[in-house]
Amino acid sequence: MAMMDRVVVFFDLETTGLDTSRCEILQLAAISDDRRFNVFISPCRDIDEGASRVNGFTTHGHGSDPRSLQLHGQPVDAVPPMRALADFIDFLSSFQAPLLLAAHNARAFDVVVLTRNLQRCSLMPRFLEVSGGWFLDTLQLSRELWSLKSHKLKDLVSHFLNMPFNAHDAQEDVRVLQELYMKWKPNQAVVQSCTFSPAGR
DNA sequence: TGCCAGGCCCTCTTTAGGGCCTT
Repeated sequence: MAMMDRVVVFFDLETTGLDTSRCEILQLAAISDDRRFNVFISPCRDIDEGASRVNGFTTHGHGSDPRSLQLHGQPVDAVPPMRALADFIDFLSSFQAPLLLAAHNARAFDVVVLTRNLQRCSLMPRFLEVSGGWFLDTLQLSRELWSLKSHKLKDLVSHFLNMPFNAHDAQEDVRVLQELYMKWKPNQAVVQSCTFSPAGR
């Protein structure tokens, strides 16, 4: 599987918390070159206090009804998970090329949450058909490439890039992740070693 | 009721524990 021939799509999730077996997606952003995707999602559960603190999302509503979503106190246009994930799949299908989906800590967090939420919406088959289901973990990649004390996205940005950065805004996170990748110029072997497929799980 | 993550990596390791990283 030649990963270097693939179009790399960087993506990031903001969620209701860190528990990958329960959390819901609040924001899904992606970027590949100049092509961008972003969507906000109405969750059906409360946002953990710690998550609200770092990502700025709050909800209004209760019970099992979808909540209205606010970002830093301002209402955002949020859609149901099914609609958001279907739109993401449409975005991916527009590339009409083999893809490699990259995220920071993808293996332990983003891919686990994304695939669980896709499965819940019965969208996993279509997602795999469109995306190919290959993922790159940029946290693992950073650890393979560089000997650094911290491989947090925020610290990588301040170490490698001289650009302003709003951590925990998914659109900002994917933008800097792409910038880091372009700066690093990783070779095929190391990219391959940090690539995985959760299909069949 | 009360609880509340978990995969990966490192090492004072493998009969384990702790820190990193994601929200």
